[in-house]
Amino acid sequence: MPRQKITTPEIIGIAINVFRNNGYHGTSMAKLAEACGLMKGSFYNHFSSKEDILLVTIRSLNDYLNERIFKIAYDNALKPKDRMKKILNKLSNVLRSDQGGCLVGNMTLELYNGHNEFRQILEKYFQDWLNAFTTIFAEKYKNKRAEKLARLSIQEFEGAIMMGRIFKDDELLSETIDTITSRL
Amino acid sequence: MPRQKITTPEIIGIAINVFRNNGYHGTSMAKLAEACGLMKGSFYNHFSSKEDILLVTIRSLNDYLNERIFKIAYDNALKPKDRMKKILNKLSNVLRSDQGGCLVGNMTLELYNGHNEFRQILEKYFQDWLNAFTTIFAEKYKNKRAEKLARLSIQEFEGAIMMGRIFKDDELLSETIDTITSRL
DNA sequence: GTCTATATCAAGATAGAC
DNA sequence: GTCTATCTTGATATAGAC
Repeated sequence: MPRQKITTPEIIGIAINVFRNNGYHGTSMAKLAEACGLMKGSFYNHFSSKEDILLVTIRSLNDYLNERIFKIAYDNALKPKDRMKKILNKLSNVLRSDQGGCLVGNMTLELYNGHNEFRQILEKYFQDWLNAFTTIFAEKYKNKRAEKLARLSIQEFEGAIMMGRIFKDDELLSETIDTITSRL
Repeated sequence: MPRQKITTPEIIGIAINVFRNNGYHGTSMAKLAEACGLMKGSFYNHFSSKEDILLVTIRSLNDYLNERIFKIAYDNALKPKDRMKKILNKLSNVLRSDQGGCLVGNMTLELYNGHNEFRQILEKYFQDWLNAFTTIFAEKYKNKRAEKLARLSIQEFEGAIMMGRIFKDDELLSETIDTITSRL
């Protein structure tokens, strides 16, 4: 019996990048397998289907962001502005358009009419993000206003990734980070 | 010989909606054909390939926006704020997320690694949009600042469409229109 | 757990009748 | 210009050996 070449969590880490660079339909099992150094048949020992891979991958990304990044929004040891700055810088490392951008943003546009299970996890992702930003803005603004600024800031961030992709320019993201933090 | 069921421009009008609702890979020739009331084989009398359909469709949308909407940015008879308001309202009618959102935004994320001809027309689309907004903002702000605000406003608009799609809420777009016009 | 087949199906595209 | 029928390819997924 051959030894294990790659673990499931390692596959997930690679799959995130393949999916966000090529889209869901643009990613074939063969392409995924090649990126992992496996034959495509071997994949079904780790996942039940291609759809399953994407779901597990998005959930994993959602968990990562919550535990490593959005969590900072609730850290009272830091000033609101510093919390926001820290979050945005970490996000820009993870979601830079030269790395394929935001997997969830991409999937939102590609799989809008797709499976319900997708919508559910995509919506949760944005909701967690909104909650984090709203919490920070709420320290300086009234609730309604804080919610509005949180929404607007995420729109700007996702828009920056999209336009950065077109113009091959990640400077946009830096500009947007300044714009958002200047509100605090 | 059977009479013509549908003209090429009519097909393009339908294809815009099919593509932006289902994405490029999610749109099959069969789906396109059904939406047009044709058999999929009949399509090759109007276009040479599926890729060709998307290219023609995006070019057609680009022309439409330039002639009918972005043109308003250069109408000196109107005040800058009114020009912007008019453009944004027209754009929101055309790009509402409940209609599938912005075809070009969707394609940008799905076809990033794709054919070069795509990138070219997608980039032109955003450039025309940027030029229009920059022209308007330049009447109140210095050049650099006007460019920056134009970029930011488009980011916000595309982001609003994306989030509106997730939360099934086009109220976001109205809010964003207010945010953008308030800068003038 | 990974591999080499292979089954199955859907997609883009073409040919030729009308 | 549209149709029916068909070709060809590439994709997801499965079966069984190692």
